Amino acid sequence: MYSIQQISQMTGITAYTLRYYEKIGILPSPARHDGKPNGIRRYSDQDLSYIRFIHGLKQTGMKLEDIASFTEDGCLLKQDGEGIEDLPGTLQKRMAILDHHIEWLNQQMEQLERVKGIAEDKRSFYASLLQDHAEV
Amino acid sequence: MYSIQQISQMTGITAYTLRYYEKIGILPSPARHDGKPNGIRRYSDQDLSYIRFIHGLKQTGMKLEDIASFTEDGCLLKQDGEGIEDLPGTLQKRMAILDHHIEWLNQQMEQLERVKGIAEDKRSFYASLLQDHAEV
DNA sequence: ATAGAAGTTCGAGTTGACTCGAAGTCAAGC
DNA sequence: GCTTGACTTCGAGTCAACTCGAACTTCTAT
Repeated sequence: MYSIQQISQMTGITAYTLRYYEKIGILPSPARHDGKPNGIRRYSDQDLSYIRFIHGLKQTGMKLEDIASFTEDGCLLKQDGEGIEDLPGTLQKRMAILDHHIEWLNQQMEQLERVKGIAEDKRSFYASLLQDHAEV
Repeated sequence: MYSIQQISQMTGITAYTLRYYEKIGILPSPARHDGKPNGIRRYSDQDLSYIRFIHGLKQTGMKLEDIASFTEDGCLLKQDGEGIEDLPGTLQKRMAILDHHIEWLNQQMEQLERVKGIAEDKRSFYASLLQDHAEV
């Protein structure tokens, strides 16, 4: 179990931002200490890996609103393994959302390839000009 | 030569945004009508292709500030072919910036691959659960 | 028991990237 | 000649995504 600061250091997301993500429903509320330091967030390894996944989507340019669709409906993906006594309908719903995200990732990759192609064309154009110059 | 509205339609960027990009130095000022409708922007094909390139970088998640480094220093890349009597130093500078951008594009692609891998793992995990369920 | 560090909530402020409206110019068509 | 419509500049407004400070609690070490 990790504190918010530890999660912050491990993921590179500030504690401010982690609480903000929780507030707007992008991250599920983690377990809290029920003992002495009441109310303090305690993150599990599952929480950590979920946060990393979300962060990955974020860093590849997905909007928070779109990411939110993942966490919605009672934080479906909070735990990946347990509690799968729920109907296959829920599972299919999760998969549909994932498919949507994968589709988006593919489009991003295509876009990236296109732009990279243009950049490389420009680069080789400059390189050839430089070559010509050197030959004079 | 195109009007700002035509450029807007061809690129999907609003006229407001085009002027904004020009204002903050991301796009070079295009030629203007010097005849009657004084001051009206007239974009060339070169302008168009440059705008498309910039727009591509934008859509792949690059910040305007980082894109700006490309246009800086007197709108170096405004015209790709002409006026190359300038020193090879300038050329090398352009290439260095391009290299930087290509490097960034590569990193984005790696990131995208990573996240896609995680998403696909999740997906196949769900798929297998669904399979198990069906077999009961 | 008291100071300090780290956590809590809440609401306000900042930044980046647009987005728009107002006021004005200009050329063309009725 | 007068309206219409696309352009111009400029400054202000909006929205997403943080980012922070204030006021408070609560454990830990002196």
